[in-house]
Amino acid sequence: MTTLRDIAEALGVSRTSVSNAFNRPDQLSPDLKDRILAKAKELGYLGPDPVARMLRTGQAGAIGIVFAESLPFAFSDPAAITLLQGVAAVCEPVDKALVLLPALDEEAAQTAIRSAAVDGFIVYCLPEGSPVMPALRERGRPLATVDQRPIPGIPAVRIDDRAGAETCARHLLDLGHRRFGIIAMEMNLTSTGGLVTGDRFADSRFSGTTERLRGYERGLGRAGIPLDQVVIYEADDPGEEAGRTAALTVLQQSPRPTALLVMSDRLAIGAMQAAEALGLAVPRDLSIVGFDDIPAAAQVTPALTTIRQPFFEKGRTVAAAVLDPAATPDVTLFPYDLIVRSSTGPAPDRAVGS
Amino acid sequence: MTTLRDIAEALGVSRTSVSNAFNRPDQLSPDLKDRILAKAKELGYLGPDPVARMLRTGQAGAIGIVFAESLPFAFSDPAAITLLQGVAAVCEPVDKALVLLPALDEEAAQTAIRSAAVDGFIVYCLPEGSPVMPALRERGRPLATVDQRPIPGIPAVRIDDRAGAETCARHLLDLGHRRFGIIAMEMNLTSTGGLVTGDRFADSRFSGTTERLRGYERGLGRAGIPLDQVVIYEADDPGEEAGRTAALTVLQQSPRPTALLVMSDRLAIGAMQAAEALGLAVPRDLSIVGFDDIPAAAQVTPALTTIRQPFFEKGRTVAAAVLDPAATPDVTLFPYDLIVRSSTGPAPDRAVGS
DNA sequence: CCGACGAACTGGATCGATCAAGAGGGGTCA
DNA sequence: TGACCCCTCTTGATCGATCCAGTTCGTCGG
Repeated sequence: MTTLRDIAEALGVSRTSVSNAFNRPDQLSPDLKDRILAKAKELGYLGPDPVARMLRTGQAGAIGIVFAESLPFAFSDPAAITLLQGVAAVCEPVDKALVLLPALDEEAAQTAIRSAAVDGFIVYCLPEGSPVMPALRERGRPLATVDQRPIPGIPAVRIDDRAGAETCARHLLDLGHRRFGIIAMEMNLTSTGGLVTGDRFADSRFSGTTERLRGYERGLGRAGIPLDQVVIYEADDPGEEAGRTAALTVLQQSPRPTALLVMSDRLAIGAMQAAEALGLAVPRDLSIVGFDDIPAAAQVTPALTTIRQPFFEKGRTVAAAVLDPAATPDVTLFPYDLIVRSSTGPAPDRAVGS
Repeated sequence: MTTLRDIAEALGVSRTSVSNAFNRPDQLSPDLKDRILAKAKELGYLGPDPVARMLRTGQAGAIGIVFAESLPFAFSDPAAITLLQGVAAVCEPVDKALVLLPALDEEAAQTAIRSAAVDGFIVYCLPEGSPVMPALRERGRPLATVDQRPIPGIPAVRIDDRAGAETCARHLLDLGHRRFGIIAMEMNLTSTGGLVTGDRFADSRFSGTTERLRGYERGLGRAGIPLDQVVIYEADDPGEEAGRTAALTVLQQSPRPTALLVMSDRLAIGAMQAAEALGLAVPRDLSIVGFDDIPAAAQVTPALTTIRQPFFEKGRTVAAAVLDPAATPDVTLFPYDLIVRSSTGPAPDRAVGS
């Protein structure tokens, strides 16, 4: 392989001059510059090696992103994609590449983190206590988290999930609902899903899951409904299919809930399919409220009532936090909004008899 | 910053031993290994520097991906996302990270390519003659292209777009349609969109656009319909909104087309919205056929008739091609399928009078 | 007791650039 | 003429590891 040195020797000039020909052409007489570039082409020189440059300059020109789940899985999550858009929107103008780190399992993720040539890491949705976190800190690079429990000293970006969830519950209560089902996101990486009781959530490692459940609990509590009177089903993955499965079970409990609090839109869309399969009309027989406001939420029929959160903005903010840690507050809390669409409506009359 | 050398000196051992303690612990007596690791922790050593390792070993542990358009834009493309899933599915098990290169414009892309620490590049949908391609070759790393005009010597992955498009045209002809509109994807990066004539496509730099148009042309040609009897509108970007705009114009031509050949599902979904806005029922008044079969195609109402192509598999294949260039054929052509759903139907009776 | 062998460890070279400090030569200004 | 400066280019050190080719020492078989 041809290097700077080869060109320098072939021409009888110094390596620095060759380096300058590529990086600071104005520092060189035009004549020498041209001779160097010509000789470089002649010798098949591929240009300054980026890795060698990184070593010397200490700049990688890239930001790493760590997901809790494997990459193909992460790509199936519309919320994550929108977040990535936001990240890219900030990184691209400053010429930083985005490195998506493989995370087949926690061990693979740690290896990847230790061997990633990046200037900082964005950490998305990692479960509490994940061994991936220490590996990240050990790298000693700027770090910022999104959508997970804030860690002291590390900038965090998120919304108030608890308050958002409470808003969902109150919306349904205001519509007269009293019999609820909850479809929860996973509580940890190895969840197998199924019916659960509220107190099992003490073990939940995913902050979003925990917080949203607490929010539902607080909301329903205001109407005197304790969580143990609510059917709770933990989905075994974040996809629509898991929501369908969950709802099929929840909706076959008796008495049947008249409203479903669903922790994500993807699960909620699955739940809507289940309702249809069971011959339940939404919102006449069943109200469903989601969370996130992914693009599909507005497109399904009926359109989904949900909590909107600004994923794109969140992406921009974490990216900025990693690029300039000094200028970043500890926790950035974004606003959320209840978007009332057509999947929620007044409780069916018979609900009164509950 | 602490380095191997600091630890070695603090302990009076060689750097190699310290390196081994981290990378080949079995080559060391357990006692020394423990002492080294303890001292490393004591001195706040962050672990072997990945960049230095890369320089020495020549392995970057990552694959770069280059898009024709800026990253936030690329992320909005469901086809690209599915492709990425396939790429990730191959890279993750072999512990390769995915580097998404910033491509705000062609110059930025070239800089990014020159400074990316990757073992190979995947190139997606680059227009013909793009200056980005030479920059890629100059890096001298394995390369593979997807969905663009194959370049001799570089593995290419794609489908037969022309034949797929021809299939679309024949499907509509079989249904009795004779008056057609075509909504085309962009022909080059700076397209401003608008009505065009078929011959302008000689300038098209995007292979998908060119090929699909040629396919429509061939298909319609079999029924004796030359392209200059067809309304052609070039969208100014790949999004749904552009499809809507395009269709609004196309559907207000007279005589109004009874069928729309649309080069992508995203544009087709936009076209369906336009049809609705104009009070046209699909497929009664207007048939629409898309291309790609993105997930949304099955979910819109009416569900979209389209050409399915295996994006995930394409992703797996390009990734494999970059990881092992030797074992890769020059061009891999994937099969496509016409998926007939509800957006196409028999031509309205009056069409006969055309 | 000798030679072979393996385990444990070392030192120097190397990966390919960039950087800081400085040298040489020509021009400008007093 | 000399002092000073700028432009162009060079030298040597450095970034932080890994690799190759040993060296040392202890053990084991013959």
